[in-house]
Amino acid sequence: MTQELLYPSMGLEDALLLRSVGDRRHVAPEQPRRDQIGDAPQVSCFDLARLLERSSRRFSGLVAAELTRLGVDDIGPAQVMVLLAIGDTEVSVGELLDRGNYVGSNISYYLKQLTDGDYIDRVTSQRDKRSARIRLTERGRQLCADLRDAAKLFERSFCGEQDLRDLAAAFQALHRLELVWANAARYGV
Amino acid sequence: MTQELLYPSMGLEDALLLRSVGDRRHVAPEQPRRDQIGDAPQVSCFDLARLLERSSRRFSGLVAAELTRLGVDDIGPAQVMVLLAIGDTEVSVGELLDRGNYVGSNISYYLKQLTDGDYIDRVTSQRDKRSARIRLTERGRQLCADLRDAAKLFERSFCGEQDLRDLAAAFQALHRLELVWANAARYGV
DNA sequence: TGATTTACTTCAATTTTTGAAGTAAAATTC
DNA sequence: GAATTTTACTTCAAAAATTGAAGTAAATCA
Repeated sequence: MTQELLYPSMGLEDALLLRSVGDRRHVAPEQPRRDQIGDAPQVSCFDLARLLERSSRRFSGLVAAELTRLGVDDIGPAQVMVLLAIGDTEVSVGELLDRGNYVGSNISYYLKQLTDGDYIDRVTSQRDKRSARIRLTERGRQLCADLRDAAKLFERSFCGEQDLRDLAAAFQALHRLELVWANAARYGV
Repeated sequence: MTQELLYPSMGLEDALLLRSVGDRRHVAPEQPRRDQIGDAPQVSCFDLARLLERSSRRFSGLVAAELTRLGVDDIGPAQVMVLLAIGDTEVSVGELLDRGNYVGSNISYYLKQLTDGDYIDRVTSQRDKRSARIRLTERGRQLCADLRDAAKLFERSFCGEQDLRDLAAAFQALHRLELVWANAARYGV
């Protein structure tokens, strides 16, 4: 791993710090979490959870920046994620819920904002009048396209082939874990 | 969507997982996100980000459940994460910030709650009187220990050796990505 | 000595999340 | 076929979390 080669005496977090927070100078003197060289570092679920949150935050920051660059200021990263989750097909609110991120009242809240901003259309289904059918408006579609382009560009300029493979693998592993967590929550820990 | 016909109660993600986990009995005839056989599934950063958030949420839920089981009701998962981030040594607020998750005012907010609940002690450093030294109280230590035990137990009962290796790898890959994201945020996308 | 920087804290405004309650349509049961 | 239950959401209000601007006091620099 490159940063470990570059900064062999540092823990992961410190390497991160050094590169991402340029103006802070002090580095923690010890690194409790690392095993022998060449061994995979021992990673607790808490470490992992922390990383998940931090990564999410960073990503949100990136999306927010891209949004301002695109001149979008009526919705934020959270709403964008909903938008992208909808995709090119028509979905019901229930389907969005099943995709996993949201609680009912929460997605209602987001959908309202997206409707207000004219990013989505909601039509009550003919078959089942309880169910709302949701799809992107042209504006929503355009925004998604722009964001996907930006992501592609970004990916191309910053990630190598191996990175992408690693990420795909990470995705799978994380996904497994998420299911385990979900089941644990369901059927008692 | 085919997998919804097959697994009506599952979302996309779950169906995807099922395939990757090796239960190949019900493989969907069509797989939108997958390239050639033997190739890694294509995963966009948005998919990944969604997974990150969802996983975080799940994990928080689990921690919350564990907390209620332990009879702790004055702090939540977010505060617990700070507690665990502190660890067994004495740290300054700055060090906690550097560990990456938090913005200054935010951690102050959490630390206040942790102080109120008597989970941490704050002493102003003798050397540098601006700097607060923070460490766990006995109560805080105990809670961390309990949580770590629960996590260990959980890990043992639900994860195999391979899972753990996969997760360690995932951690590394994600960490790399996070660095990339952080740098992108810093030096313009 | 005065100016700047560091290391935080505080506060107020905003956003997000949660949970409880509500509504209306569909499905089920009696 | 009327009553009940379930489903598919929405709404609202309260709580929690986040942000950003300002403030304080100590350390460091010029």
